[in-house]
Amino acid sequence: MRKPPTIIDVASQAGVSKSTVSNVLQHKGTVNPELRQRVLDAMDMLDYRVHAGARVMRQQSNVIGVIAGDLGNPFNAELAAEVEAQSASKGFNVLLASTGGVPEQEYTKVRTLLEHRVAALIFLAEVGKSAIGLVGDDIPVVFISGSASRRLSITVDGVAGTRLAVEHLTALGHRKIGFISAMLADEPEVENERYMGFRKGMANAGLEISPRYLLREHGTRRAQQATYRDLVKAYLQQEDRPTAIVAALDQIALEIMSVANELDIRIPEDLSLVGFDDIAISSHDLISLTTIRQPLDEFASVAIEAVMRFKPEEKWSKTENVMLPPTIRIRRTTRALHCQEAV
Amino acid sequence: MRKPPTIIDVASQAGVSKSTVSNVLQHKGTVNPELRQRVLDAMDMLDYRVHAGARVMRQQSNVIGVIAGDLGNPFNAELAAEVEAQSASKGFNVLLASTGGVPEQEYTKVRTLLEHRVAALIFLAEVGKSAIGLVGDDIPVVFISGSASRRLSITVDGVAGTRLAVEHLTALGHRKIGFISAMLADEPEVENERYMGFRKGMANAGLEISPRYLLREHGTRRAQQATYRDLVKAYLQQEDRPTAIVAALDQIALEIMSVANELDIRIPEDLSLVGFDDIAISSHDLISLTTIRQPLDEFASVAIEAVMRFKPEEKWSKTENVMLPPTIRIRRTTRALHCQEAV
DNA sequence: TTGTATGCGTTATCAG
DNA sequence: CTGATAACGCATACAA
Repeated sequence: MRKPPTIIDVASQAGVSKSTVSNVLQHKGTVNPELRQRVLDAMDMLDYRVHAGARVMRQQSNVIGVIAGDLGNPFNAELAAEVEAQSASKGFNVLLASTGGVPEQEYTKVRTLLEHRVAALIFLAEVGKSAIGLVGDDIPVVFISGSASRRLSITVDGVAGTRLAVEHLTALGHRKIGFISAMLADEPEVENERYMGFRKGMANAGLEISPRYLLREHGTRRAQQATYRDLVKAYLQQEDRPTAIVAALDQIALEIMSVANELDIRIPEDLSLVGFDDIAISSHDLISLTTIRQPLDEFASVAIEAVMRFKPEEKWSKTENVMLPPTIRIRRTTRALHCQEAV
Repeated sequence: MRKPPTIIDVASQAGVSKSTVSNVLQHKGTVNPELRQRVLDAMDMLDYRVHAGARVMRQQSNVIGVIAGDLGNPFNAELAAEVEAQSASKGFNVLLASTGGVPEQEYTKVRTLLEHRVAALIFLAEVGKSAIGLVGDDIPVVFISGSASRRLSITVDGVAGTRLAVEHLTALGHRKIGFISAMLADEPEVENERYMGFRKGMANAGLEISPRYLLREHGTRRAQQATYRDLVKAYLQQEDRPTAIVAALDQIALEIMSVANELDIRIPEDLSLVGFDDIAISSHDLISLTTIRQPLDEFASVAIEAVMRFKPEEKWSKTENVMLPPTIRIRRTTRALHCQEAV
């Protein structure tokens, strides 16, 4: 009695063979209703539970492996939550591995997930580049908000996003608009895309981009907090500073708000600010950041659907990119220019 | 060649029997080093990976099931991240299920985890009460920041926590101190504990508790956002309002800050505020909330250790409560009373 | 030290 | 429609 009951126990309890029990489990319609009920009752009596490990030896798993970076990062956590929820609603379970932001962990985490013979692998955000070599092309692999060649990537249209931001600002009368993307050095493609959108938006509005209004950080490794904050501070302290800033990330925008606060620069009275991501805290009253929303729910649903559509025969290793349109959330960090000056 | 290689493939590739391969896998020291190396090489060549599902049938799983509420809640996400990280460092993987805050989901989620024959179950925060009946006493079950009878619960000492908060405030000269705990109605024990600490702190300081300074919500279901906000607003608008408030939750403190902002009540100039939890955003410059920290890292390490210490023989179903001491994080939402008045 | 036989809980196949 | 039996990949006990 110590060990959990098996279908054999159920079978003998119900007075049928274990095959019949299995057929009931598989929802085969071929079972005599009366027997079926007897089996169901027996299961109930014995507190029977399927042994997922044994099942996976004969069938495909219903577990999806998800690899996330640091879950302390709200964007990652919210994305993971969304994926988990949608997987569950489709009958999948989620085996979640978090690298904690340590790239060296990726290799180990992917390997473990593979050992569990997960039905699919979903990489969240920046994770996955290094370890992708481990996984063959017999299970579907999806990148959400990140990309890899020969795989399906689901991303937001970053170009459209920052262009949206610029359009919003120009519509408010701003002409001196800056762009800050430091902190995104880890993901050069993302940074570049968002910068491109900024340029396009400015060009469309017939505005010039002043190099002094640009704060990008490329190439070298991520700057230390202190240094980074100093960069922002210097940026905000320059004379003739922009009247509005597009930040490439909500977290950057938060940092800018913090520095502005320290420098007694009021937002939005003295400076308008737009972020990118729409993490949960951005909508908090105390922050109320105007930002570009990433459609997390669509990310998740597209990913799950792709996973479900996967046919092992077709091997599927083409580079594919689903790009979803961003939307703008207008809140209280942006204000019309003449109102700014009037204040 | 379509299907992943097994130990048999490895064995024939290395020219040994599959037992030898198994022994290598089990790190048995009884294998000839030279053969061992051959086996290792063969595994490498074939890209061999252990089949976790097959292994579970003969050994205990190395997967820990974690059930969390809404991962959009930063406290839950941070806790989950911590548990994941520490599990990984001890060689466990985490199968994460999230109820999304929907109690009805608990039953399903627990069941699924049990089907996977997880080595242990860890419930995070408020989750688990309803579904605990499903799980027997053959695997260890731990509640982190929540509790259940006949189980191990790991919590912070809430009484000590709010008392710490009161002591901090009285040391700053505050005498009119309020307590707000609405929003915690879901977890009456937690609410009650924190209120008790508040009372003790006040009593120790020889201060009276004015009923007008209390905003608790018990019994009925959680109030709607609007109503709740209105309550806080009314509270803050009363004449002779407290000079300091202890909030039972960082999220409540954030709401209070938001309302105060709307009412032009400055924090900390006009009002000091202490939270509870120390969620990540609380340390952000723009918030900088003085708060009581919950030791998430210790929660996780105690939980994992308990899981590892578990011996199936002893069945272990005693009610046990590990209570960890809270610490106070003093930031910028609290200020000495005379400074307040001076401003 | 290595090889062989057997069991784990389930599903798939095929005979009745 | 049901039941007997053979996989599945791995671990273990025991024999060589």
